[in-house]
Amino acid sequence: MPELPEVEVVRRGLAAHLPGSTAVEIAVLNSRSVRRQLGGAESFVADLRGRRFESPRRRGKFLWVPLAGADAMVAHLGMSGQFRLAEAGSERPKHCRVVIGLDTGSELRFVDQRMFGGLWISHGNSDIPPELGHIAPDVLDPGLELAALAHRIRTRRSAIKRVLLDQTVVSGIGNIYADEALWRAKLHGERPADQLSQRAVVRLLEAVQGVMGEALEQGGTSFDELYVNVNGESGYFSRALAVYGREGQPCERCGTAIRRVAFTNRSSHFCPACQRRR
DNA sequence: ACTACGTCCTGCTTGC
DNA sequence: TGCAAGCAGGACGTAG
Repeated sequence: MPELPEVEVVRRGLAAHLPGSTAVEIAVLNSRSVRRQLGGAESFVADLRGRRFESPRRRGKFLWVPLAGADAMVAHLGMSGQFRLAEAGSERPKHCRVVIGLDTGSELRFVDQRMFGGLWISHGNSDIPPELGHIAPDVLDPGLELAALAHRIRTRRSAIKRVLLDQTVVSGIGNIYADEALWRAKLHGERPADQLSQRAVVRLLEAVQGVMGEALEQGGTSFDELYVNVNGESGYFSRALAVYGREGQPCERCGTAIRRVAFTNRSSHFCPACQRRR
């Protein structure tokens, strides 16, 4: 669910409250949520207990909180994951999977209905957790070279939308923002990446940056209570979506009905007039 | 190396 | 009303 803007909203929420606090008591309520931890739930608890959190960081849709000294708690929200900060002892939300009691009297809760997300402790002192080495820089990374990335994208023979979703090429983009950016750039997602001009791909990447930047200002996209900030609040960007979830409604540019078609076990939304396959 | 597909989960909505 | 199928924002392993 959460794509880059939503994960960044969560990161900022954690950044405001978490740094400096220490994990004192950890409860793994469902071990599947720590399945990427070698050694399982016991090892997760042992690795985290007594450790102090520093400032949370992010690459694409992955989030990690460095621990004082070394190591980091890495998180991916999957389709339905949330972090919630609340007073210890207050009622826990449904689907609460991991609880991290802090020395401040608050609890950090990892909540995840569908359990595609998860947490683990990454060891070492590198700039980025080694498990995330294959994740490409994301579109809001200040060091991103748009032209070079566009060239790389244009070496792929897959459909451009598939390439946008490939986190080893560029990270942070998911199904919603891929559809929105393709609409802004007036490109059909099925067009092969290697048949697009450099200019078109650069424009597309700028559209991704634009739509994600705007989403971030609105606090991210939420359709329901499945995606919320650490304080439980929803974002407002869903109101600004041009194609995603708007099947049958008129395109804002030309009035043609937005179409939805199957795409790799999910859906693509586009304007059949503005976004031609050619 | 690139590419495409199936799988891991739960719960809500839709249609018969 | 009941029930099954379909759908949901993602990543990874595997096979070709």
